[in-house]
Amino acid sequence: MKKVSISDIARKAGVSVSTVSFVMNDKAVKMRISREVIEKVENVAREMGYRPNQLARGLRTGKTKTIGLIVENISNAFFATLAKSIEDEAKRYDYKVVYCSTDNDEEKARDLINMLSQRQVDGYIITPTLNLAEDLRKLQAESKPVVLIDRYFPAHTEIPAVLVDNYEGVSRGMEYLLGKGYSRIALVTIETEMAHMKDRVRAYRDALDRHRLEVQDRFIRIVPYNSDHEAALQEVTQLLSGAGVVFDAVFFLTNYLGVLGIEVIKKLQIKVPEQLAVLCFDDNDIFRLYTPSISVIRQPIEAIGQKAVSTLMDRLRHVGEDSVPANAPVQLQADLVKRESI
Amino acid sequence: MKKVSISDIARKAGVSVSTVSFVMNDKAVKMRISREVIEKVENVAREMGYRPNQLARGLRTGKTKTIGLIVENISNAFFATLAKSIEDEAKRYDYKVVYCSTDNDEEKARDLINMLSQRQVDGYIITPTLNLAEDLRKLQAESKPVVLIDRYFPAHTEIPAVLVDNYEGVSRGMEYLLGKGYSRIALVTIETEMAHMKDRVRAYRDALDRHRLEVQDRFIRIVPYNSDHEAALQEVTQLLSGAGVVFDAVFFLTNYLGVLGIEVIKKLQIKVPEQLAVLCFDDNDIFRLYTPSISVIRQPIEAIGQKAVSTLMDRLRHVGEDSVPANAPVQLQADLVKRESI
DNA sequence: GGTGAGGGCTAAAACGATTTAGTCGGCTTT
DNA sequence: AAAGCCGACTAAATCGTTTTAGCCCTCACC
Repeated sequence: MKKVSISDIARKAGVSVSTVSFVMNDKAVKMRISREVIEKVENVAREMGYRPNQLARGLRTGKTKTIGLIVENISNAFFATLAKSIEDEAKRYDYKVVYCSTDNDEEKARDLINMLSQRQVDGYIITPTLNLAEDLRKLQAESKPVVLIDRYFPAHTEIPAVLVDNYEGVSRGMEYLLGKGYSRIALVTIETEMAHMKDRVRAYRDALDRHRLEVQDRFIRIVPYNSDHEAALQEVTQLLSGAGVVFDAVFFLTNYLGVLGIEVIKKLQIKVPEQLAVLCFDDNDIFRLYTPSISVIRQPIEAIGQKAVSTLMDRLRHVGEDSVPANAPVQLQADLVKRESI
Repeated sequence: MKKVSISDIARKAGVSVSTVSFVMNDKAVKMRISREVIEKVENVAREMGYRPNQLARGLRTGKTKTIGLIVENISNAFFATLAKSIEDEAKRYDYKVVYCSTDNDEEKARDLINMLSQRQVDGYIITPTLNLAEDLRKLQAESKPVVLIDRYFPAHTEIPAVLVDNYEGVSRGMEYLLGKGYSRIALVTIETEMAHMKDRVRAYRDALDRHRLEVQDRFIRIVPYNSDHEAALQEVTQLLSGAGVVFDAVFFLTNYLGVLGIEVIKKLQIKVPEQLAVLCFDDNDIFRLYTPSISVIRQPIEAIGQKAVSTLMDRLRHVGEDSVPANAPVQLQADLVKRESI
């Protein structure tokens, strides 16, 4: 049983391929095909189980109705949820999404863009790595719209971005901790030059400044980027051995670091929140279910996904019109979810 | 800046498109293209930043080097990990995977198969829904190989499947519980006719039989398939209110049910393992980090992914040769991971 | 000097659709 | 009755590749 093509239908229905094409694309009326022929063709197509070949269609029209989604790691809960929301939203526009993970590897990211470009996706939604801006500019120059998510390039406002308001989110968290009387607040972050993380750290420092508290380097732990699970655990363990004596609260700046933190807290048997108040940026099932449950700054993941898709669709609609307007990244507000850990 | 095609290169290098094609596909030597022409073409291609259009290539060759992966829900940790392992493994064969979630909706599954078929994927790896066998047979009849994962159709051995040995895994878990002296063991499962779950339940019953223990219906909770989070919580809550008095151990038959169980255990403040021993089929980060940590029967996810891909590649290699040999599903052994909950 | 055998390349068909520019016969219109 | 128009279709080009069949040249050989 072979695939049936438009010309198989044409032959069987005794009409030309053009006619079949018009009927299949609802252009029959515009092309003044008669009622009877339309029905004839539709019937034959149904009988034969015709399904248009999207490769051929894409080749001819130059549009594949597909968007490429590149995230850091699809098996991370945050990105998985984001991906799902993007997929669902895209479907509402009748677009399909194909996703890939960079594992935060610059070279891999470039390869993926390449691969997606070869497969002729119409546009991209990307969690960029540090030095990707130039490649993304090239994409845009080829009339392939790009929307960044989760991260952005402050120096490249011609690439639209949708993300949480990191500065505001961390500020809110800090005010909450400070308001509860904690003044010796440790910070666990990840080593990166990317702006979104810098914003989070800046918010931490500014909050302490506002309250006339000194920023102490020994309170800050920067986990190196490529450290494996063991090494990262080690880092956090070192910091947290000072819990309760050197500092009285800890703020984890990412989901992943928070989970790591829990693992260490469990191992060191630190009492939360008596010895140590805990707050984490970004939610996770574990935080909700852990005892004590962990308070978090929650990103509006669904909203980010939806806004990213609608922004991309917008660009897709105006593709070809040259002047791409520069605009500041869209920054959505985070929620503070209060639980038992503080 | 427009895309550059093979004929742009041909023009610039002063040769024919065929020649360029041969060079780009390493067929230059076989086609006796001279050293100089090869170099010339390669240089021009590099300079112009040529990337083959995979749509055109796929249209011509009938192969897209793409495999379609359909899982139940990509944002579930089990499937996310499985998907990642399949993607990584596929890359080793130089294949790309595009994934989709059925949300366990039969109709959606059919739509997805349709969509992937229109996009001309070369083969499929699928977590099937109950009545999908017929559709899958049709795919195979179109020479599109299919490999099932996680689930299988006992009545259709012509569709290869790769999954954990469910019966053996649950048996092992039951022997462990029984060996520790627990005899009143509750079971939480999900309502489904699918064979893999039936195998798990059968293993539970057989184990009790072997130990001359009566299977009691009030010990078994079947969560309806389409219940939302609240309703499911309700079900489990009802069962677990008997914990410690009516029964002394509980075996959750899926990842998702186990997480639900933890939520209820936390709410009801059940002491684990003093009041209730807990075991779950299938691991999850939460089980490792929860206090007390939860013992599990762990599926060899990586191995399942790898075996599924290699099985598919095998079929792909022999596509066209009619007689598809029937063979029993490949069933991989699960591990018992002992933690604090029993 | 005609024949055959490579060597080095190209022409053109094909994949399955979309889309532009007709064709053709009958009916109005003047 | 010639010209134009309209309704209902179709022919053929096109998208970017791959691949088969061949073309033309040079050289060896008898």
